[in-house]
Amino acid sequence: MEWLTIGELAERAGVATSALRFYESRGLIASERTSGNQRRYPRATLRRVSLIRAAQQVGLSLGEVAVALETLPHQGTPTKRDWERLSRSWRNRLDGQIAELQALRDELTNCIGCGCLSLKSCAIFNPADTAAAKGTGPRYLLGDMRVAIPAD
Amino acid sequence: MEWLTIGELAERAGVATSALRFYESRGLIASERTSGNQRRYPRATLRRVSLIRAAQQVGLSLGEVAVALETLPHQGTPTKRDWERLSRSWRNRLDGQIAELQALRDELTNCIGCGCLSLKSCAIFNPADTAAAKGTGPRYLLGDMRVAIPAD
DNA sequence: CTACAACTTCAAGTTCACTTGAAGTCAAGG
DNA sequence: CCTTGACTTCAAGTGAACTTGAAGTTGTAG
Repeated sequence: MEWLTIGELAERAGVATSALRFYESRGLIASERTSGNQRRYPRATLRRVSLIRAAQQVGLSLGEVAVALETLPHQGTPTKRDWERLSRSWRNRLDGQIAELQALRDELTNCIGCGCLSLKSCAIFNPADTAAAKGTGPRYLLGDMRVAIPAD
Repeated sequence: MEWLTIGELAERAGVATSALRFYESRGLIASERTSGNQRRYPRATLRRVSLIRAAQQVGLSLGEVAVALETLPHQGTPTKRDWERLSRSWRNRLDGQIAELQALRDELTNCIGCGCLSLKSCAIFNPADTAAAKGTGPRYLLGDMRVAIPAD
């Protein structure tokens, strides 16, 4: 098997060496050591790092990525089932995100059309005081959040 | 004009009072003070806070929001032109984001179909070593980033 | 053998968007 | 008048995802 130094892996994966050490400290990747204590990564780690970056693009935190990757072998090639499972779940997540952004965009588009100047009857006006009834504290949590532009 | 206390504004806008003070420290919103030094916000601030939250949803940082909002009056109603300009630019931004996520999803979908087990000829395989030629440092910056799953 | 780039660890620093805590002041009902 | 909850400031803390720096070691080309 061919081994990569941390510098080579960083170069090929397009991340900083410090990021790779950080990932390793988080258990996302693993390495062997030379007699002089330097890291050597199997080539499979290159794919693993790419998966990590892809997952981040999809909106996963490193913690979530760690959980997802725990089911994959650190060495060697993941099975077709492994890969299908991951890519399907990430695609679903993407679908959800896209839908959310589209909803937000549609609201904005609507608002441009309705000339929301006074904001009395706009689609993004309504949710406002509905929200006020839900109790104390931040009730627009990320992902749950809906835009509300209240009346003046 | 009716004035809101920070607690009332927080409740109606769905954010914490600490967040409102933070926004004020950043110049995103402004307040008058009572004789006893307590903040009083004009109702227009409610809309302003909602705009801030909406912009965050669209992916703007508070700094960017500040720039965008500088063109709006702190008091009173923004003009139709103000609002159109903002909502159009935010909608464009959303369109871009949606397009990016869709591209990523399509790559994933493709990959599920092609059974990327060996990752020798996959669509998300190719970009990998192209990237390696681009020089040192993180070259996949956010927004610029493309997924790459290199060969094993 | 020597120079020098690349590596090592560990602690601390960075940015963003807030939140929390301490210590104290104000406003409103009874 | 008194209590209580809402408010004030300011400093420090949080967490995510890394980066930077210091001080020292290893690997390799010449």
